[in-house]
Amino acid sequence: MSNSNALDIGKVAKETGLPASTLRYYEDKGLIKSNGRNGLRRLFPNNVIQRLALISLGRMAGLSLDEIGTMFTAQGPEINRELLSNKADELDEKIKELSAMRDGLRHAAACPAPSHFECPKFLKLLDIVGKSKRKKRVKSKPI
Amino acid sequence: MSNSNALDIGKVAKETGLPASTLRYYEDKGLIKSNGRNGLRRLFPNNVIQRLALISLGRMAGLSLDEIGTMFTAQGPEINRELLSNKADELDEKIKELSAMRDGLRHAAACPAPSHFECPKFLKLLDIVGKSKRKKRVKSKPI
DNA sequence: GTACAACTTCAAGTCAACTTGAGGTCAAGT
DNA sequence: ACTTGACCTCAAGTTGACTTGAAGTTGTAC
Repeated sequence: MSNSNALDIGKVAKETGLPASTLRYYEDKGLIKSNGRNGLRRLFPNNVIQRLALISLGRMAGLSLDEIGTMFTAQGPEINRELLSNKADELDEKIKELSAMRDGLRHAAACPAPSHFECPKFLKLLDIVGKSKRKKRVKSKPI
Repeated sequence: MSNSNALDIGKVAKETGLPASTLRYYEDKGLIKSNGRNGLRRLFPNNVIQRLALISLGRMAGLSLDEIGTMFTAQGPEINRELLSNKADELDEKIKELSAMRDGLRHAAACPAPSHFECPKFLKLLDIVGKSKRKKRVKSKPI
């Protein structure tokens, strides 16, 4: 049997749910590293699974691949605690926004006013949206 | 003075914070309508401001411009209550995910373990991320 | 009456994170 | 030996929501 500490790309793909193309892309970007080759086939160390989970975590937290890359510096997959903390704060912000948004939608869906434009609550929500829009552009980021 | 029920694109831009290019783009897509022209300059009805706020609301709730477009059907800016309700549910989901994520990040940032890979809590978080990754691809959507 | 800032159109460019396609290699099972 | 399917590379395409640029027009303040 082959080295148990070496996964081919198909295994990794099955294990993580990520398509092989994505894994190659991540390797290109330097987010993961293969261990060597069997012929021309990549061999990944076992811990690539964990690392990919970490990448997923970062993506879900709204980090770009580049930001995630900076977390993986020279001495291995060491994590920048400040970056993490900042991201947690940002998430808190976003959660608050989304909660307000959800409440607004919920209300709008239930509101008996014939047109939402006759409903003061809805108008107030729109007003809030308008204001936050004016504060800063919302550059869409992945979730 | 010109008709008080007619804003030129610059006014709308200033009022909403959206660049003129975006407003033209939205008109192209049929999300807003101009009232007519003054020469070749668009004139927008006053209520375009409200409509743009509504569009912003939709965007923030994660709707695509096309989805928002379907909310504005024939008889005016009438709102699809079911769509709204569904989106509210989706937001609830997302809020839960983000909360878990935030807690994870917060913990990771504070955790005294030398490497996060030695911290059981962190490993469990990664595991959760891995599982949710396996459930469904995360196609990034705007926020 | 003229300068010019603000508008116009339309096509093309941008961004991130991938995906797809063409054309090729190769290990393993039958 | 040979088929086959999983792998390879590299360039180009995709998506959505805009932005930018070039080239032209015009309302308005002076």
